[in-house]
Amino acid sequence: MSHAAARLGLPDTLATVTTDRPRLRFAPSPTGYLHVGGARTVLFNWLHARRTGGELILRIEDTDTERNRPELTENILDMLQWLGLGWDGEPTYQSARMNLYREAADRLFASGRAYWCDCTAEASQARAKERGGPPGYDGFCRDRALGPGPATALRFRSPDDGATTFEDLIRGTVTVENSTLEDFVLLRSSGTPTFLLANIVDDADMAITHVVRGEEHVNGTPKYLCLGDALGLDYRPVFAHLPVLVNEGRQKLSKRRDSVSVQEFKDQGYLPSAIVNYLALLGWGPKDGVEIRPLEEFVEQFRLEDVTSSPAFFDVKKMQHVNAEHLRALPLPEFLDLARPFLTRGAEAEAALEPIAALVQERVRLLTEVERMIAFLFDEPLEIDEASWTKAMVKGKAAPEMLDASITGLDALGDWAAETIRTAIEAAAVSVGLVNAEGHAQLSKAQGPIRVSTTGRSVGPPLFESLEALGRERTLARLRAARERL
RNA sequence: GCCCCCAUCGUCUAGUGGCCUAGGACACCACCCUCUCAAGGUGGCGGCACGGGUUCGAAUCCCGUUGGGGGUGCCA
Repeated sequence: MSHAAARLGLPDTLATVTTDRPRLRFAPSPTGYLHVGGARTVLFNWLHARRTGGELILRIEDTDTERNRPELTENILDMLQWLGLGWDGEPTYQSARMNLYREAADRLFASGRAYWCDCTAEASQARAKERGGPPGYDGFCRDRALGPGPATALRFRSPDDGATTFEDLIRGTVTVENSTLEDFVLLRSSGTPTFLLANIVDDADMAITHVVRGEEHVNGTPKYLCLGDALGLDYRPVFAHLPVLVNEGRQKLSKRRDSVSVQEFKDQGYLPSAIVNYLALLGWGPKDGVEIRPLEEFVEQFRLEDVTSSPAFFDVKKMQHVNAEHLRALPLPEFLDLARPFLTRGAEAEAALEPIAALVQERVRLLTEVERMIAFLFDEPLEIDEASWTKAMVKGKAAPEMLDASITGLDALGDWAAETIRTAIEAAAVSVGLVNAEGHAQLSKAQGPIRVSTTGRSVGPPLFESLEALGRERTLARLRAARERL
């Protein structure tokens, strides 16, 4: 199996059967942690590559040496791996290919398609404001015949007439008048290339067949294409511009405002499979309507051309639901393994979790919720939730009697097991008159005071199993302590 | 301002001219189940932005309006 095939986990036959298989790329820039928007972009690239037997290349766009934070590249790579969205071959770093972009820039200058400009951003903004026209660069230096220098940037001489059209798998045909394209910067005064230049040079050089990226790039596409033409590149990839992900204010998700880094969700106890599952549902949906499913099935069903074209709200509530579903579907040992890193008390918490793990598993939405659910089993003074206490002890019926009767009954128990505990508590309930019409114990009422006394809360895993795990000594001690407090 | 894109329940979506008195999921509400909470079950709430066309017939096609978003950086 080829190295590339191994990274994507593709069978060799699939990886080599066609000579002209699709080549896609994910091109993050290390200016921030990997966030859910980026993760969704990789996912759609990845799904299309996997389904079509294509390749997915990872390209780190680190040409802006000023803003670049190399340590973030590690996070991006880690998170991609953690999500299970691998790439083919070694990642490419644009910082290692600067010569390629400079050569392209030189060619553009030599052919008259680019010119040097010494306007500062402030100056061109001031001019725009003064003339009251549209913001943006006005072509001030177009014919000044400036040469390179410490404060000059190379700009592209955008075509003045004609129109640029491209086909988008998601949006159909998009046409833009070339006259609306401003003369954008190719080379910064520092000599480093900008996004558009590096982008087209690399996509063509790497023979990328499908450019799948966020909607925010739609407007840049005509510039990218004009640049390619000016470079004499006979290159036209297929485009697919994914709808942006938005927050509750319907604004594009931003790392600043919204806390949406993949790392953060990982730390909160989301499963990678759940994140990926949820993300696949944003801007796209399986034809059969089955939303909760493994990645492999998304590979089979996913079609780029079926992606929606309107922005999608990133709904944490729904992602939590998806996570809960994935958590419950886990084999118990696996659930324990995954929960372990979230247990801040180490061995003690592990020991506490073990006997009631299955009961906890079906009750948590996030792995971070596990510890709180078993906190009553820790060897330390019980923290009692006041609202729960009031509800069960003050407003609840016959709390003192119920506690007394349970203490007596449980103290006399031979076998300390969930079933015998249940029997004892039922008997206690009957003895204090907490019975239904048939004369059976009314456990829904009777369990309240006991639950709050022993676990500190009114909600939690089933009581009898919890008490079995708590043990006779601690159960009785807590029951007595609660009785005294009444 | 200019350019581009978008428009089905609160949210994510199904729907590609008749199968739609618009289907599913999340959220919410009620009931059932039940030792609490979850889970599960049943039901409910709730939508084709508006106006014109085209057509025997439009959520679906066309035009316009309105609304929203994205871009307009020596960020990507």
